[in-house]
Amino acid sequence: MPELPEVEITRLGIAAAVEGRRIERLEVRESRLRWPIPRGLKKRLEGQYILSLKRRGKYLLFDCGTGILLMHLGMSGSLCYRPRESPLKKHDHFIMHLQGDISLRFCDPRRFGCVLWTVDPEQHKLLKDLGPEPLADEFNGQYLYQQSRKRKVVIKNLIMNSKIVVGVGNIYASESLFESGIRPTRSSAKLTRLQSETLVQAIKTVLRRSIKAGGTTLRDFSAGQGQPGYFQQQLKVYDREGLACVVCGGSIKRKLIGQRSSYYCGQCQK
DNA sequence: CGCGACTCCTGCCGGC
DNA sequence: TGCCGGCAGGAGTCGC
Repeated sequence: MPELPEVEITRLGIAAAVEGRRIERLEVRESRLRWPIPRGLKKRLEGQYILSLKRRGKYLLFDCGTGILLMHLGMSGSLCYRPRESPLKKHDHFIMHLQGDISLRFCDPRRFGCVLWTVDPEQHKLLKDLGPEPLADEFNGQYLYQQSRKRKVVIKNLIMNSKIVVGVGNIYASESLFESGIRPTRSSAKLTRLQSETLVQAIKTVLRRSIKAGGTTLRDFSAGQGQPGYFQQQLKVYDREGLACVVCGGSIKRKLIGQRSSYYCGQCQK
């Protein structure tokens, strides 16, 4: 489900509602996520306050003063707040009962997400090697050009590599490459300096536009109190195999790259 | 070190 | 209608 825009929309949707609130009780209904939810979490968190909710790539970071609750939504995860007594969903695995009769619920049918604890996020295994944020100035044409030299992978895999840049998943990789006029199968090493610049700008534009639209809701993504996003209406190639290219009218192609579906226009992208 | 394949899991959809 | 194969927004891990 979630790439950077969806995680950011989730954060924006719940930050104001949870920041400054006390965690009255933790409820772990299913601890078998990508990694087990740590056993000591209840003791660590109950009674603490959520000081802030931040994001790094696709990770959410709840600053609880004594440490950071680290959360990833995986492929099918979502996070929303509800009145305490509102009915649970089948895959609501982790619930933070907050001061003021609010419950923050992590729902994740496929259980590829995670809920972890760290006192030193800078050095945490999952965070320490992450590349720059795509919307930051340090992610620019020169940086991507440098990173693409002597790489054997195709360009789509390069921009989906979180050590190169965080937050670009399968949807936005295809969309950004379409916006740039670059085929997903192009070799990274053959990317020109100009193409690097174009691609970086396209990634920024596409991600910003998606955040503005509330993210992409393909199946069941929702944030905050459950409202869907609308960026899927602006998708130009993703999941549009066989449909007409919005620019040239040609047929959108689908090709597997690294076991993931990739969509492009053979006419517009070279 | 870089790279490709595999893996975890549930749900849904299309074809027969 | 029911069953089955394939596919799904991620990314760590393993073997080469």
